[in-house]
Amino acid sequence: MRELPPLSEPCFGFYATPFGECCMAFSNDGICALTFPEDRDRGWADLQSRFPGVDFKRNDTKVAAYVRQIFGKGKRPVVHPIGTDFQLSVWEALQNIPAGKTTTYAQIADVIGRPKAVRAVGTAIGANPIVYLIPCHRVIRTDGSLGGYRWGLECKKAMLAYEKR
DNA sequence: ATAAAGGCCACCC
DNA sequence: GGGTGGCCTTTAT
Repeated sequence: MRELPPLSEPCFGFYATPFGECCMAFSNDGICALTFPEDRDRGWADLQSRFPGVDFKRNDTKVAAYVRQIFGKGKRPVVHPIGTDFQLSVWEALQNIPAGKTTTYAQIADVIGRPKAVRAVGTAIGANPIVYLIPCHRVIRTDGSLGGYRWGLECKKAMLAYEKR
C-alpha cells in the first residue's frame, strides 16, 4: 500500500442499508471506505488493515446520514479512494460502468490499457475500498459467470438485482 | 530480492 | 462441470 495521506477528523461507523449493515469511514470529509462485512469486528479489522494506526472516532449518526444520501434520492457523495496508481486506474474505470449494466474483468483491463493484466485487475477490484459507489459488483467473468465478491456473492447478486431495470 | 497469493482467462478434457 | 499454465500486481518474507 502506498503511503497514506493525512486523515483529518477520521471517523467511521455502521448502519443498515438495503444490502445489510455497512461499515463506512471518512477522511477529509469524504468517504474513504464503504464495506459490507459479515460482522462489526471484521469491518473494523478491514479498516485497520487499510489505514494502519489511524484513530477513527465512532460516529454512526454521520454514517446514517450518508446512507440516506446514497441509497435515497440524495446526490452521489464524493469518494476518496486511496491506493496504488494501478488500483486507482482500475477503480476509476469502474465508475464509468452505468447502473444496470455489467462488464468483464478483461474489458476493464483493456480500458486501462493493460490487456494482459486481467488477473491483477481482479485483485485490484477485490481491494476496492468503497464498494457500491465504486461499482465493482458490475464486473463479471468473460464466460458470463458471476466471478467473486469480497463481501459475499449474495451481496453482489443483491446489488445487481437492485439495479436491474 | 524473492515467494506466494489472488474476485481471471484461454484451453483442454 | 473440472484442471493447467500463463499473466500481472501486491504483500509478506
